[in-house]
Amino acid sequence: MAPDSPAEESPSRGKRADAQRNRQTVLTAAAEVFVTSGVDAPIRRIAAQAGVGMATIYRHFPTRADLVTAVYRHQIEACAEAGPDLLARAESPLDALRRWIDLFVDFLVTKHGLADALQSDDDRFATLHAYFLDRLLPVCAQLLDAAVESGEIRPGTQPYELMRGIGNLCIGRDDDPRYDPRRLIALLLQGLQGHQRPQAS
Amino acid sequence: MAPDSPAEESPSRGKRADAQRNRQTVLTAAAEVFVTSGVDAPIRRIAAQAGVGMATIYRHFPTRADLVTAVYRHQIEACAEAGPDLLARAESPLDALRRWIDLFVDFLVTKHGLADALQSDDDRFATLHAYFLDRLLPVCAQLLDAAVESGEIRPGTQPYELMRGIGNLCIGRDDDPRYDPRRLIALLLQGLQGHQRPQAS
DNA sequence: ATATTAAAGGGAGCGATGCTCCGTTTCAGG
DNA sequence: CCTGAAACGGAGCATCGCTCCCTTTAATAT
Repeated sequence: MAPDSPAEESPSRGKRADAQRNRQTVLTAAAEVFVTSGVDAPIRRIAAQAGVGMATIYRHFPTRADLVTAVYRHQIEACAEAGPDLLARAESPLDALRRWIDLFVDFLVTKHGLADALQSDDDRFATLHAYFLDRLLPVCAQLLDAAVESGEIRPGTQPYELMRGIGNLCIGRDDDPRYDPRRLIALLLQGLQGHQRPQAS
Repeated sequence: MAPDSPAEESPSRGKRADAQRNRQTVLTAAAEVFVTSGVDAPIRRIAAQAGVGMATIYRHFPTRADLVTAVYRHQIEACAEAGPDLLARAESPLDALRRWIDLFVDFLVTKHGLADALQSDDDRFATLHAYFLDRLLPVCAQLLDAAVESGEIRPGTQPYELMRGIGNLCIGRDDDPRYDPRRLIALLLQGLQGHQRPQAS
């Protein structure tokens, strides 16, 4: 694979040196602030943390979604790539789907407010929603189809609906011991299995 | 039952006439604005719509949650009271639970951003969350227990977790034909039934 | 009816935040 | 070293939440 991806792998390619440096600085600063204050943190704070002006951030990342996307790009990518991997290695397609959802949920719940932002009707997050969908929906669809094909779950569930449902279930304060999204997601998967028994194909 | 409830049925009892009038004015104005702009609508806008100053709203409803609660009080109450009713009239406890959840979901999805606000980590909505829980959690628990008791669903699911899950699934834009929270909730209920067969009676 | 007074009202004002505009600084190539 | 363009920084404007304080008004006493 060539080192220079075609699309938007590294938008700082060919730019001035200080621009590239600042881009990185902002990215790490944002990552730090996101951990403590969530992805809703004021741009001012991130700018201060990075020691740059606000305009610099807006220049590199026109919308908040762009910044969030850039910060978590690697993890999202990893999640996307894990799909086919799991499908190949897991005991069954349903098992693969389960594991993949686990990965996805782990990713979401460890980022304060990320799940909230994903389903927010705030226009600033529209492209974030779109990016997640573009990248992860095909993976989910593949796993879902495989599990349907193997007869482990009932057909008829749309990947978009499943993903958004999972995302929605991860919304909210994560410090409440009374609520664990994983339990409900397990219930959802149980429901997906319907009343089918281990049918011989 | 006496017409004057003890607690907070009508906080304007005994107040000055103009105060009671304004309270009503604000309430209807808020209801209108909520429909068009969601429960996150700027207080300024509601004040303008009502033709009063902002302080008037804040005096009657110290927090946003108080205003939202007051606007939807009747409907929440109706939902709460429908629980025992359904349990008495439905074919089975599970059927009652299903119908009650339908009511709850109908209520949530028709109020723009209400579900969002309920699970928001915004402090302004903390008491809203609390109010819903106080009023509806016991009802949900009763229905859930009855359905467990009748053997229609598996035990072990906590009412809080179920209610919050349902609320979460109702979050987000409601104009997307690809996403219908009801389908996922049906799946969730299917999962609650575990591996028991549909109904042999 | 008028005066009194406490409750209620109204909106300017403060702080926070999103986002932009424009003068200034800095890099990179000649 | 010089110069132009790219990048930078923060002041500035708009919006919103919430409060403070002065004005208005309703209920009551005289």
